[in-house]
Amino acid sequence: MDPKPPLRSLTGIKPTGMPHLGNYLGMIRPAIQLTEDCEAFYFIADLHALTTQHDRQALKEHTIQVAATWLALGLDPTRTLLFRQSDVPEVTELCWYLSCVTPLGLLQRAHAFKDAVAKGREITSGTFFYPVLMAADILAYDSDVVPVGKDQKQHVEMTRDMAIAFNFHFGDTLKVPEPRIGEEVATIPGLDGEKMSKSRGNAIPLFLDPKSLKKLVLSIRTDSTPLEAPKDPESCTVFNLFRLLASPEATAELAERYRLGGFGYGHAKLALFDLLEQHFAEARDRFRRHMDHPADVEDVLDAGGRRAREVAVRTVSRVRDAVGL
RNA sequence: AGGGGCAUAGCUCAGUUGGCAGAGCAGCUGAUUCCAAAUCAGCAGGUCGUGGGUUCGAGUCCCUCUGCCCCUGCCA
Repeated sequence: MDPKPPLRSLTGIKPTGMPHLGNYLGMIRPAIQLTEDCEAFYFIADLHALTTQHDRQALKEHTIQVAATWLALGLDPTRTLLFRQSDVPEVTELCWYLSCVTPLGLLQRAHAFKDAVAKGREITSGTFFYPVLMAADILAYDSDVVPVGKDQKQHVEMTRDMAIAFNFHFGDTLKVPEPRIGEEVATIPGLDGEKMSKSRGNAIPLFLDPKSLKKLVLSIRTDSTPLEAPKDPESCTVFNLFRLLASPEATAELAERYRLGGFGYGHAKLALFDLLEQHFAEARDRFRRHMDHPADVEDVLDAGGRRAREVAVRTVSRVRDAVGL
């Protein structure tokens, strides 16, 4: 056994409502996997959500839904901290200290900001400051690694810039984190074959009731190859979703049926539906139980928040001392 | 900084002299299909950017604020 303490990894999860299959395969499953050998801090980024979410009821509901989802999918809150970003006010304090060593130009170069400007979106100061708050999240917990998709890599690099700038001005105080870019997960196709995303409206939500789920799976777009004809599995969305969850054996078997012909897309869809049920039915029951007892979920978040805050308080007191407060 | 234009359904836009808020596309339901698509039938969809004012009555007229676009100026 390695005597070194486990690395601390940190991830923020935006509370955008019930997560979908693409979220699960792309982020949730690998993140839960990571808790096996890392000390994981996973927070629900409610402060970040506030840049776009101005519906208080929706924010509350989404927060509980996201927490319930992670718990249902196997996150163990006794060994992984699951908490609300907003339960650690030290983060916003640290955000200020960081902003005072962050050049304006650094924020102006942020991809997300430039993209919003280019698209003519209404943009608030909070959106502009997003990367500083994110840096504060990462640095407040002395995170070692930050598992992110490549779209988030720039934010982690900005965090490093801010930490290095702070350390230059005030002495070695903040731990400079490493981005850990997850190995390229194949893009998850949605109902229409395009990349699955909530905004495209082509997502398959996790924990949908069986009847709705079946209907949704049957609506996956397929070509008009007739029932009898052989079909190419590689170009079929149904097959590509199936293989992401199925064993290699089951995948090979399904591919074979495609190539033989006489096997329709409708049949393939039912196979995918069965696979989804097999995979998520139990988690769905757990999710439902959590949603029926939101107070218990709140307790988990509260407890996680207290433990996370202890860490952040120590960091911020170190930072206050460093800047001369 | 000054002048002008724009803001209406998820999207693109109509909306007459101030008089019951509309269309196309997207969406949803059904028929059809192994399933989907296409087609057909049906349904739903709105703080008319914000806040005030005039009026019996405001999407429409007046003022405020916010955001976007254009022109001019200023700074470099």
